[in-house]
Amino acid sequence: MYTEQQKEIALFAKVFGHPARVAILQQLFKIDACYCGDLSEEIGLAQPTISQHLKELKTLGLIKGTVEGVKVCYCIDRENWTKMKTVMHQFLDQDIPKADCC
Amino acid sequence: MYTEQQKEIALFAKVFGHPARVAILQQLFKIDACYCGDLSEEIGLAQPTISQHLKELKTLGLIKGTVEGVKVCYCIDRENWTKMKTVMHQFLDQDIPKADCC
DNA sequence: AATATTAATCGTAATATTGCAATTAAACAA
DNA sequence: TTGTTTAATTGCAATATTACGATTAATATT
Repeated sequence: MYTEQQKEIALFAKVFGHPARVAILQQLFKIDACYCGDLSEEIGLAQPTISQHLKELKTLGLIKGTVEGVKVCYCIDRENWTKMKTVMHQFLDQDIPKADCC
Repeated sequence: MYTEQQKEIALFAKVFGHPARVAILQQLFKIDACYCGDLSEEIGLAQPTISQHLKELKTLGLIKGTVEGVKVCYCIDRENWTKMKTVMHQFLDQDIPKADCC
């Protein structure tokens, strides 16, 4: 039905398609690492909700979490983030036709 | 709850979060202009479904449609596509911390 | 005017997403 | 061991998305 590339682009885009996940990622970029509870406070969503969003980001490989005692430290997965960027840039930076056709 | 920027990123990403819309956009890039019916055949979804996806893309301003007799010609809105890219690049190209923290 | 062609809209069923309270699990502290 | 803290999981209600048949609207053709 769709090419693998189209499905991959859609999957990455979908995970960015909710402001809570955008906010989580921006926070991880900003402070480098963060605990689930801190994100819950910072963003203003209940802990299970944040946990769910973190899971989706982790499933796609964009973040990783390490158990630190009773907490879990989350951070951007640099390697996979870079790979994702390649895919998204390829899509976003397609050659635009020189002139509007209509 | 969320910043305007976060909401804007999420809105753009959301519209890319379905392979049908990715396919539509790639087709518009490829052939420069396309009729709704042609997209329906090319992509393999019913005409009302394509029409609905086109509407979402149009609402965000990423494409525009011009009535040509009994058909409607769709194409990428170059100006808005460029603006969208600025927003998305700002998000995707954030400085990644030098080292993994966990 | 009657017919044909194309796209938009409506209505609706199926599915997916989101958010959270309640609970469970895991690690630490006393 | 017993409690404490933090995060994951479960269950569920509310909402949103997706797809399409049927219909409508608009333009063109005969």
